[in-house]
Amino acid sequence: MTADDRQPVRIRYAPSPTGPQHIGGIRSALFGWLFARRHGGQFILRIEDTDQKRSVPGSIEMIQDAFDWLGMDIDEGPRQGGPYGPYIQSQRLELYQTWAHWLVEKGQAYKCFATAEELAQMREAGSGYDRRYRDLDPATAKRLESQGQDYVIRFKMPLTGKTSGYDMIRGEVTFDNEQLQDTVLLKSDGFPTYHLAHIVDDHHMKISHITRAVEWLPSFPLHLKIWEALGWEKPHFAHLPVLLNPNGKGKLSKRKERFAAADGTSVPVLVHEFIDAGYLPAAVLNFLTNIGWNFGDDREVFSLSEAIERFDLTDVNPANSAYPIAKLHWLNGQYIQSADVDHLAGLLKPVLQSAGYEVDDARLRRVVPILQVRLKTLNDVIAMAGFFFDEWDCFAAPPTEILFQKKMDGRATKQVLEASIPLIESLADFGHERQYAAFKDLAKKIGYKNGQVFGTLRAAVTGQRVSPPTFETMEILGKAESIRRIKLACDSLE
RNA sequence: GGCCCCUUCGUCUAGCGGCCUAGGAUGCCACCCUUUCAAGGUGGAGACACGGGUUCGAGUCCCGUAGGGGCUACCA
Repeated sequence: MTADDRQPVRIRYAPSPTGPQHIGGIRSALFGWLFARRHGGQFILRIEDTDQKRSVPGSIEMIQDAFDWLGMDIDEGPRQGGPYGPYIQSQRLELYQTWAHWLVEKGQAYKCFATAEELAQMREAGSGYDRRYRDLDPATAKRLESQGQDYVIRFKMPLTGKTSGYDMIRGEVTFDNEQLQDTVLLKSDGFPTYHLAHIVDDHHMKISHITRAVEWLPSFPLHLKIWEALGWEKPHFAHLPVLLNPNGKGKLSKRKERFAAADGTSVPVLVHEFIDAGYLPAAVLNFLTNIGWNFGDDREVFSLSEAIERFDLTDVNPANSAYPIAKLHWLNGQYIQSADVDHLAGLLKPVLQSAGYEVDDARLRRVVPILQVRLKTLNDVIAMAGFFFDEWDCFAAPPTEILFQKKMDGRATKQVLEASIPLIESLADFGHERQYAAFKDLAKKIGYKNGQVFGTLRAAVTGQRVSPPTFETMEILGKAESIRRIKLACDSLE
């Protein structure tokens, strides 16, 4: 099915403002967003804050910031405004109340005066709400109301028959009406429940396709009946599969923050955690798009705009997926590898700075190319190349366990280092290729393997066993600094 | 418990009755390249949950079983 029968395509992401933006919500939003963009439609952000108890101040900003970081532009919402606002449900209360009472007048819903105690008793009895106020005579209802008795408005669900609806991802889905309860539409505090609010809003905001997580599938028939009772034309529906924990057990959305997987890897779940971990937005988007949907042509790496050209909700895999976090690590490396040097330098700079380094732009620009192929996340730059940005004056000779290479002791190490100094001094051209050739000759001359000589130099000059290529590194450090460090190492061996 | 959804390599997936001796990716292993680590190259192990049908023919359609996920609130 295409959206051609419903123009324009209007999709909304409708989170509750309960805290930082979770990656699971982004995945659902992304599929809707891709669909909207594919069809030249609009993407709307609507805040569903009808549960006051759960609302967390600042959530809206966090949600918007997350979309900004990812580059998923929003056409209408609390920040951007739009012709169908306000886009925050708590500012639309009268609308829901009006329609709830309209349904009561039409006999499609009713006031229920059950107290919390009554409800608790019924719950203990095990069968849920028993519809005891469904057929209350109007006189009694009026009396209770005039006595100031609190009530909710419940939907009159058909007691028999079946309801089926079409889901774009799974096709026809059928339910027995008797399974459904007389769900609350309007709470006693005057706030609507999700069931009423989203329908009223989706209708008034002219939403063409309702895209939402699969946990809404059980209430799909209820919603269909409410749409019918309201007499409104129904949108299309797509119930999106959800992300499961990496081991495939349990919903990922239950994790409220970063956690350690069974193999010890750290698993981010909040958008700001992806930022903190040094992932690139393009990689995260590519990663998410590859779960439950695939680009085709056996391609795993593709841009957002390429995905937009091909995406269709009907192609989404209906099965939930374990969260393949290891793939993000790889994908992020791919994106870093192919990133533009200046762009990457711009991303690396704040990472270095927040780790306490003073960053010289020119030096960073020289370091990035030799780093690019070995970074998986932006944060890897600290361990791999932080030494470039340390105070050089503070550089100290590394301990012997780093300095000594295979089958080498202090004497051998010293021999190599001492031989290196005059060699470096003699090089008019200090480019890494020239160094490579010169040190290869040196190794041969003094009877050591290339790896031993090169490794010794690496350790002496970087203080690390793992680093960017030795000669490229020395080239950037410069002749004088390289020699100074080698001498330092040499002296430490006396 | 009841209802609904789902089920291809460890994981993400391709597959919409014959193109499948099941393809790609990741992860893992080996080898090559090699100044470490990567990257890159080559190769390897690795799956149609099970049982019945339907059909000339089933990973692909149907039923059942098992397993997984979800819903069952005056939460969304």
